[in-house]
Amino acid sequence: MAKGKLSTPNGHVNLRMLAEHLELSQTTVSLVLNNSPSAKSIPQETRNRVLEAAQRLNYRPNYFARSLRQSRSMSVGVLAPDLSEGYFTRVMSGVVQELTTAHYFYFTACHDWKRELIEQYPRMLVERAVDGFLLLNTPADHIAVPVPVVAISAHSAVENVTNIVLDHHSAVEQALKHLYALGHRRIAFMRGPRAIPDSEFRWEAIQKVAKDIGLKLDPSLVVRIDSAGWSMKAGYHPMAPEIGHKPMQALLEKTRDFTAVFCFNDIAAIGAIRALKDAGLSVPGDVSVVGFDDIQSAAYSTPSLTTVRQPLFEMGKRGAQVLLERIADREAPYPAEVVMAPELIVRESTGPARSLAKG
Amino acid sequence: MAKGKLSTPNGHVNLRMLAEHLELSQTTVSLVLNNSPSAKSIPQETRNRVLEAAQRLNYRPNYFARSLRQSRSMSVGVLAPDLSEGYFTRVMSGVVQELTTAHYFYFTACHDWKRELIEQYPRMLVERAVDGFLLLNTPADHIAVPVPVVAISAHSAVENVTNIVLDHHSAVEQALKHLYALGHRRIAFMRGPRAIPDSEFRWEAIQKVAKDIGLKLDPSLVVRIDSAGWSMKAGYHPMAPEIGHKPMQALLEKTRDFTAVFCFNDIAAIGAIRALKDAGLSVPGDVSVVGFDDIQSAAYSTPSLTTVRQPLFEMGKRGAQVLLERIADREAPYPAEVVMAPELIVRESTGPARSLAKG
DNA sequence: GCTCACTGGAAAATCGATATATCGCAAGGG
DNA sequence: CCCTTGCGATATATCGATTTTCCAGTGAGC
Repeated sequence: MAKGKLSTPNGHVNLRMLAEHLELSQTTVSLVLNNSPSAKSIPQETRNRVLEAAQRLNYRPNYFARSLRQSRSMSVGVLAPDLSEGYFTRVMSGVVQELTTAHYFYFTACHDWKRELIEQYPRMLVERAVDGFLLLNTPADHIAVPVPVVAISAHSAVENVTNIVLDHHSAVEQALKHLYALGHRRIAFMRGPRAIPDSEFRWEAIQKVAKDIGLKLDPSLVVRIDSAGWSMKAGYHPMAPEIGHKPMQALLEKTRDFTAVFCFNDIAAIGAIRALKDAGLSVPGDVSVVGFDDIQSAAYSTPSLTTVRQPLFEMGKRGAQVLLERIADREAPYPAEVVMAPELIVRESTGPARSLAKG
Repeated sequence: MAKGKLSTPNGHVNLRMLAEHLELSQTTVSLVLNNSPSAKSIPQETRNRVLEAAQRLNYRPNYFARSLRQSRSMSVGVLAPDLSEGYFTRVMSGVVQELTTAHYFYFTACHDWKRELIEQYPRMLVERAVDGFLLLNTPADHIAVPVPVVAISAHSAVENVTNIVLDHHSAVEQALKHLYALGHRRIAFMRGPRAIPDSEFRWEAIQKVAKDIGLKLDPSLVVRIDSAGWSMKAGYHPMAPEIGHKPMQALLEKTRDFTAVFCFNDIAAIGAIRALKDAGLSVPGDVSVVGFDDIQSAAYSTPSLTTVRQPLFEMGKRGAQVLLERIADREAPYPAEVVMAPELIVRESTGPARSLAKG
């Protein structure tokens, strides 16, 4: 029997103690436990002794010591605007699935659209030695970090960043063709807040698709969600549908000369429906409404919402996959963009266009 | 000028390089940078030189080296069933506020009510050397870890665990007195799933309060939310309100001899309202409905929901506070329980009791 | 007889910071 | 004259793993 005690004051067994107990060197024990290639020459019997003792003494390698040596933390930073259920939660369930199988954990940081936080958090997480970053719905432009970055729904053509994006053209095409086929010609649009990367991108797709299918865009039928309203955390704020209610109200004060509205997201769409009802209009009788995202409430609001489903789970999963690959081989080439396919979910909020009095 | 280069292959400046550049020892530099008490004797001029150089060379202490030495990670593990917006998000916004000011980050782990994950995650996070645990809505019974634990809404009388709980007696009292005052005498109850710690505790409070105010509990008016339904992630699953819909449907098949129902949470209440409507009953005309939590949708469903608001933000904040205190001084005494006050939010889903035909 | 490769393993360097013990010198107290 | 205290630091040990270098013995090939 060897000399040392079998546990530290903390009750932990470390490599030195394990080695002393086995009367082997730390090197040997380490090589065996890591099943290192340079341990070919160690006979099976010794290996078994080591493995058995490690098991029996419940040896756990010290995370810091190991990470210090290997300079990697087995964790990534996730940067998101908030912890909303509509977006964050669903993307993350895909992300977590990938991370977990790779024995990775993640730090979450919510920047709440505050400039200084968007720049500060990455720095803080780099100091914590995260191996990479996952950006959710967050512009990657001013994020300079020495580790791989994957941005989901960011559209930032930035060096070092892989973008996982929705095929907005296809998304918009499905939605507009659906409305067009129902006879809608005068369609209102509720654009997203400026802060959100998707907003501009989606709008460009709308313009392009409209031209392609021969739909005229009337500027007077375009309203925009207020960034201010958005930034008060759509998530927990009880006024959330407000973000769609107000713009729709504003539009209705100017004109009722439209038969459908395409909203930036489902929350806004639910707010818009409320505003339409308040104004005495029926959905979809008078106005059809199309949302975006397919959040949980989309199926359960009244009327249930026709919406473009983003494959958020898959986007998260794919994003994490790419990130892990990039971490594993920092030199290998990697995609700058991965495009995912959306799907139109038709429910009750869209129907045939009513005939419209001119004006 | 000293000899060494000014940055590692990684582009990082470390303590040795900083010391060489300053022609001082690593010890001195470290003492100054940490403003350590045992550095009293270092003159201001030297301090300034060190501070200035650290700033200029953008020195960042290596997280692993520091943590290895101090054996603390400046991060905590958060264990929750899911990332639901109703509960998780709101508690976390309080938690994050506290953690951030203390320069702490957190790992999230969702166990999805799976036994093995509830036991596995704590182990994995202990290996990552988290300094403490925050349990959200998760039983603390089988969690044996060598670090402080704070459980929010767990009611586990377990050594080493501080419980942050709602004052269920007060919550139930407010809800039942409200219904009682409106004339309700035959009140149905929808109990929570067995897995959730709050369920049993709340039910006990209901029994006690009912006796106190002279309300008879009729066992035939008590239904229970199915654990199975719950476990399929109330959060992202589009069938969420189903969890309240089914039990209510079952109840209605047996009897309509009640004028109010008190649901375990708002999601269930929304489902219950849907079931009541489906059965041709009006809310609150025929049946009043009270929820629990005050989630976002509570204010926006139709009719808007009368519900008991849990101060989730404050519970998270307080929980994190206690955890950080316990981490800072592992020996100091700490509370085993902190009780928070609920508030009844009266909205449209409750009204005067209808008179009831016997039977 | 000499190099070569392989076996089975150990010693020592390394990662980068923090903690502890120490040092030479001068002034002050008893 | 001896002992302590303060000053302005420094050398060295330590945290616990991984990684590189080295080594003695042995059998094979030239």
